[in-house]
Amino acid sequence: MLDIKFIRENKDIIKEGIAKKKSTVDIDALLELDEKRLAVMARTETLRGEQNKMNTSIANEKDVNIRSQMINEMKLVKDEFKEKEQELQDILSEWQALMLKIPNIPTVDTPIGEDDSENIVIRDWGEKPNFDFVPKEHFELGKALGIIDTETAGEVASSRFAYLKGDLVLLQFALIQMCLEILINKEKLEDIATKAGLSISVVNEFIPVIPPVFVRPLVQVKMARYMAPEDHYLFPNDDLMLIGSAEHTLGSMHMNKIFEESELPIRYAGYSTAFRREAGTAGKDTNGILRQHQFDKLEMEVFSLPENSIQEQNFLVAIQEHVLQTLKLSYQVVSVCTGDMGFPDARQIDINTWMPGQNKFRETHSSDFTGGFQSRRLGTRVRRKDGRIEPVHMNDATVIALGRTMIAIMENYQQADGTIKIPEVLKKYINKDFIS
RNA sequence: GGAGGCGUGGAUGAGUGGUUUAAAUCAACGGUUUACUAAACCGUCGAACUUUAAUCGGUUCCGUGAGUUCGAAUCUCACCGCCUCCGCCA
Repeated sequence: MLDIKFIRENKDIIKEGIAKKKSTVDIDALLELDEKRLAVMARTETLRGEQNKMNTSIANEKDVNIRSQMINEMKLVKDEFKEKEQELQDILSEWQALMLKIPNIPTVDTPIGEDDSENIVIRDWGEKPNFDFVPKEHFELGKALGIIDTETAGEVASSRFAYLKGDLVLLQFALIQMCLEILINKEKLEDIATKAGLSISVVNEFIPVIPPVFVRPLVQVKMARYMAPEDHYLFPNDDLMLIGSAEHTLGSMHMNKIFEESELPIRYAGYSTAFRREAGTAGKDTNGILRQHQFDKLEMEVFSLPENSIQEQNFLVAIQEHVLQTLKLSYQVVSVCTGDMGFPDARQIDINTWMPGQNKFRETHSSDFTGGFQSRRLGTRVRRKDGRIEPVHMNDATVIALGRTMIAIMENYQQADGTIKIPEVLKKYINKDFIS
């Protein structure tokens, strides 16, 4: 949600931003409604004020006749008050519905474009491996090695589920452990920031969190992540839904909380399973584990001061790159264009990792800078040193999406005989050289 | 699942229909004193919306929502959360 005062004062910028995000909220209608809101609110408050004054007089009046006459008079005021209050409520619910529909406005450095074809690669890293054989896709490798079974999962659950087995499971836990060790290591983090040329003054390390995988729909609305019911697994009997990312229950951890300036930044590393219905992607990426209803992911969530938040996003991207570099996986960093970015995002950067089996870069990481957009809805604020209170800025970003990163490892590290070499850095967690 | 209890500002906690405009204490912040720290003393000290150049002011908020009333932190109902006991359980 944006600040209504900001919308009032920057009408044209907002309109432009909304158009770039391919949204169609009528800002003029909203502003007209807002004027009505203020007028009715003023009248309601005046009536309430009259009532409050009279209440004291009634309380102090000893004469029973005068007193009952006063009460009768106030009955009339009460009637008008109720009427105005109802009117205000109707306006407010319409007003709020409109406010929630306005997407976040892209930053000036966000490329303008219609869809993912206009995203811009801002840098790349690493060498694509050379094979003297035709590299296979992960699902072929996985099936042959007996470490991915989508057929049984299809029968037991449904499509887009899988049994991960054997060494692939060891690989997943190794990756989690490797990443957590980076995120809780202050020196390592400082090192990453320095190498990326970032002046992150105080590096608070990440606090590991295992968050709930269920969330109230109401909270999900505040996170600006509940756009359409068909996108989510809903449990109406319990008024709950499954999260699509640890972001949803990490970002909402501090609803209605005011931080002191000195407490920030606060950084979390949340590990959870993510659940996606994948409505509308029928027929897309149906093989293997690239696009699943259920996958595990380590996610970063950072609450920071507004003036540091862009830098903070750059830091998160630097961490993502560090993880991929450690695994020696080739990738490109992509600045996501206005038409392709998420609803609450002001700036989105994705990382696509090389998948030789598919002969393509595929998205493995995403980082969302949402500024004060989510925090304004959530009521997560900061009290500045001068006493001013404002929404904190929020960033969320993937550390590692296990499924997709394991695909990249399988395909990049595959051997002619169909076995998979274990990356050097993971050997201390998995006591072998090959998955075979 | 059964029984009971409780939700008041950053924390503790008073308040059971009208001088409550939410007491008091602690914490926090500013100052005086001090070589420094502490103590003591003085002062400030919730949030949202609105008005204003800014102050002043106005309205709302006592878990959330609805209701009763001229008037609700206080009464009624529903919901949410927490705690205790019993049952079940990784």
